[in-house]
Amino acid sequence: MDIKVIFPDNKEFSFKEGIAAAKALESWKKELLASTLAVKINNIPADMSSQIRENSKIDLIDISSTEGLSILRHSISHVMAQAVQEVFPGAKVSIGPSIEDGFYYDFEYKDAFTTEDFPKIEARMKKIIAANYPFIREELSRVEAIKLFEERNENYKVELINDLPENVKEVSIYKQGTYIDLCRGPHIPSTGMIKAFKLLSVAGAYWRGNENNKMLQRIYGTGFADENELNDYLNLLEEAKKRDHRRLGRELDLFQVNEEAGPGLVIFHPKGMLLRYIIEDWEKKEHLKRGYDMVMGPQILKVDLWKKSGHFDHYRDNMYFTEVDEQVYGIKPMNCLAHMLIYKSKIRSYRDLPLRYFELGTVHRHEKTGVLHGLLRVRQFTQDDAHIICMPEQLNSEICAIADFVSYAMGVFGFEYEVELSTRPEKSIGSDEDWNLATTALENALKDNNIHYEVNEGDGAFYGPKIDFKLKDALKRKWQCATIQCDFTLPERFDLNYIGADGEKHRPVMLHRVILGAIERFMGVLIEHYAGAFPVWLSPTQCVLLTVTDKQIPYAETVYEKLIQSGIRCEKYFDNEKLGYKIRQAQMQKIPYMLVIGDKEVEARSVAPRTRDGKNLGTLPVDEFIALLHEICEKKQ
RNA sequence: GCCGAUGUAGCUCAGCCGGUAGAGCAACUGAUUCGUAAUCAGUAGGUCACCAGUUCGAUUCUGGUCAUCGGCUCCA
Repeated sequence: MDIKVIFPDNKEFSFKEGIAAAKALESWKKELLASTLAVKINNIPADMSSQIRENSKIDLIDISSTEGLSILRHSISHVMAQAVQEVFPGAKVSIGPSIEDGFYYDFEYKDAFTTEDFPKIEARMKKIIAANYPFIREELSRVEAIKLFEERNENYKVELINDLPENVKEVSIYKQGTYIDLCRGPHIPSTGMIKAFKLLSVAGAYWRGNENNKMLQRIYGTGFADENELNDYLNLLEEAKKRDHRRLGRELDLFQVNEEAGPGLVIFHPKGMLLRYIIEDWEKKEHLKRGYDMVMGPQILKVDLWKKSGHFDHYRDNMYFTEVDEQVYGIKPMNCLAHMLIYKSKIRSYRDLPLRYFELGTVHRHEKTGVLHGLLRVRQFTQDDAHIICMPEQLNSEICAIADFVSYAMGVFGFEYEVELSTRPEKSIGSDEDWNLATTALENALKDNNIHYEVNEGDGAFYGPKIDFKLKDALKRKWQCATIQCDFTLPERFDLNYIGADGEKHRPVMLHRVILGAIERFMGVLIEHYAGAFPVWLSPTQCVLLTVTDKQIPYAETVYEKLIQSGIRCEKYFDNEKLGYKIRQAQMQKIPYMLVIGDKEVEARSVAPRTRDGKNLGTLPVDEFIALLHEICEKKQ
């Protein structure tokens, strides 16, 4: 029987049923054969060798698409697995997908792999590529597949097959050379189509992501269309290292994390603290504009209160405790308790709600040693925390306002972010009605604000659903910053209530939210976002005065006074160095404006500003420069 | 917490098979008074992360601890 095949230009061909995609393509545009990695048959990705069994629309996948790149990388991971097994006999394979920017494969092997093994593995991979083995797909019944992988001693593959849903009767395997892998595919036609790859790092990874399972060895690598693109990517990684906030924190003298003081504890230097102050100052004003009340709770609270809130039962391992006058106190890991007590300090009417308590609250959490990371994961941090206590019917508008606040705040810094809505987990408390109400409220807020989001099924907190906003660092690692969480537990546990219009007591709902998240973490991603070159309004030093010679110092001092008095953050580079040297210093400190003062400027009672990107603004009277800077700051540039 | 790697001057890094350490930049001092990314010269700076062990002798070898880095798990 013949079938119809439609190609991307809508040209239609007739073929015998079962024709290979590659063969069909040959009839259409033979010259594309060499560059096509895979096809989509009726929108389903498939191998070039796959048979077309019905009337179909065919699309081509080549290296220029993310899909093509991902197929290529997945194929490279198979080649790597083959190479690893050949170089290290007895290594067992588990899973090896393509990921953003590359791929990995997890192995079990008696010895530890190190980066020193990479040249050996890479050399073997090159041989496999040179041999140009075709990737051959086969379909086996579950029983056959299990038998095959048992014979090959691949117990991880056997486990994967066993855990497939009942209704899956057949699995596919891919062979290249002597290597066989359980795999859904598709793959590129043959190993020879791999042009550029590199192994990058090795790390431990729990089998199936569960820390109770055995730890396997994961080798990360990447692959590209050609060597140039690979080199571009490797250069990008080098550039990313220069944006690392830990490096910039030292170079720009912002902060330190000192071994003597303790891991995960940040010490802010003057410039880092100034940056922090500017952010916090801005944020406080933004909160006041939005109807928040500023409050502040104590750093330690009696342990009984933590028992009442549930933290002692659910969060104890992450808490620090201390003893004062034979009383045990918990050092706060969250700010909510004091806010509960503020609410309870008097009888509340429905007319009082919503109440929005805002606190730049410093918390301590005992984070596991292996997770600490510069400013991004620390043990003491300050949240721009708020608890909003409202009536259930106010939930929607409150969440909307918060989502809007987050969008606004991220816009001010020019951040792009990813949003996740996390729904009810298996282990949770509360009624279905409450959960539905809260989840719908969160979802509506996202829709009303036109925020694109992914649903993270079952990943909510045990007490309520949440929206998480994630920012990326220089290496594209995601960090949770803003979050909005609904909480039915605390109002219950603290017996919060308000008097309704009906004169009866009612239970309010609580929202827990942060906008920037943790100030430390936010500053970390902020530093990497701007690569240390902060916009003028944030820059700890906005301008620097550079004298050409010692002669101009007296005049420069008067300029300095004037700038400082007008609220501009300014430094003096008056030391006995050449102008070029001072410019270089200011440039490396990423100071937005360098104000050159030579004889001409003294004469004209002016300054000669040079921007950090090398533009020369000519000669400006000091007042004009001050006005210019204030204008720029006003626009948050 | 787990896996792996790393830890030498403020920073970046040398230092072979065990004989107690160097470079560049930064710092300091002096000279130079200079117009848009590095002036010259000199000086100082290290319990080689820490603690044990082996050894006549350990920065080097062994073990442990701590910290950092890359991941995993967890999280703002």
